[in-house]
Amino acid sequence: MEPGTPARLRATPSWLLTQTAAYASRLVADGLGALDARGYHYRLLAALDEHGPASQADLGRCCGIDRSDVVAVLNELAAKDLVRRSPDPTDRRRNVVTLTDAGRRELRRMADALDRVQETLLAPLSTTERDELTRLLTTLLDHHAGR
Amino acid sequence: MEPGTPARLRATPSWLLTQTAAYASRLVADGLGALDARGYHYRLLAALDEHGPASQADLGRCCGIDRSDVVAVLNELAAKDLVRRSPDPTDRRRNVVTLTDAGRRELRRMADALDRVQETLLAPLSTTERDELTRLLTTLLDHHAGR
DNA sequence: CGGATATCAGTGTAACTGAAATAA
DNA sequence: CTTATTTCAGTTGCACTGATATCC
Repeated sequence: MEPGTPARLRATPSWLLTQTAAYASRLVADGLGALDARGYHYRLLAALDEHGPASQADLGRCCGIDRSDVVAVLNELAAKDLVRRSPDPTDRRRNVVTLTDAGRRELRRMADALDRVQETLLAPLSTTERDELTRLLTTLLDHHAGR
Repeated sequence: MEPGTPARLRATPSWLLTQTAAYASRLVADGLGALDARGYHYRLLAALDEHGPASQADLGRCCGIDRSDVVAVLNELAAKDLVRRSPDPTDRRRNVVTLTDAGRRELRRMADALDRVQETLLAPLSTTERDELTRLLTTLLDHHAGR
């Protein structure tokens, strides 16, 4: 009468990954939603802060965001004056996207919110386990992204 | 000039989780897509095979699928005669969902496809590492689902 | 009545596809 | 001519919300 998740699902790594990722996404959405932002916004702001001004195509590639979605999210960020879009004088196809001071401040708020999310997400794991999980996932990601 | 993922993203577990889950989902979609199925179809068939006939509400609860999506996916499964829906004589609100022989055969094909997916997904990890990853993800999942 | 069931219609995020205009 | 960039329009899978009719 009581449900109980099928054992073959609980033993399937791809299922465990997508399920835990679903919880992680919900926590991230909650944390960033309070700042009226989503994961895409944080990724783009973080890339700009770390690499400096960049074209939209480069931003999309380094953040793993589709070129098409970069456009839409940048529209939203520019509407809030968190980034500025200006034509690249050396290549007139491109826009150079720059982080504003307001964008840097907002990025810091988002980073704080995400730190709290990581803590909630990883609560049941020890420090050693958190490091091990990070290592294993990084190995998987490098293998599949680098190929 | 070359992109490079921002370091703060690569060090964020929630990002690692959602990214690897995205690769896993793509592999699952490819594997099941060849059988004209999706993850939801496999979950429901697996639950029926393991627990026997069940109501739609119970199926949704044990598979982590919303009651609303259960309806749609069951429609598709029933159209292919992989499951049968019949009214529950003891509770006329409910449908009893039963796995057909064709459903059992299709489930086996899906399970084979998913075994190959796990192998592709976990290729860069040793057996010990795969077990450790499974253990850590299970801990996270139990914590957040069981709460 | 309150609570559960099945169903339908719609929303939202993340990821993706195809096509167009423009310029290197 | 081919390639790359930006942009627009649309799609898909998964997760979820709200409302309704029905029934316990």
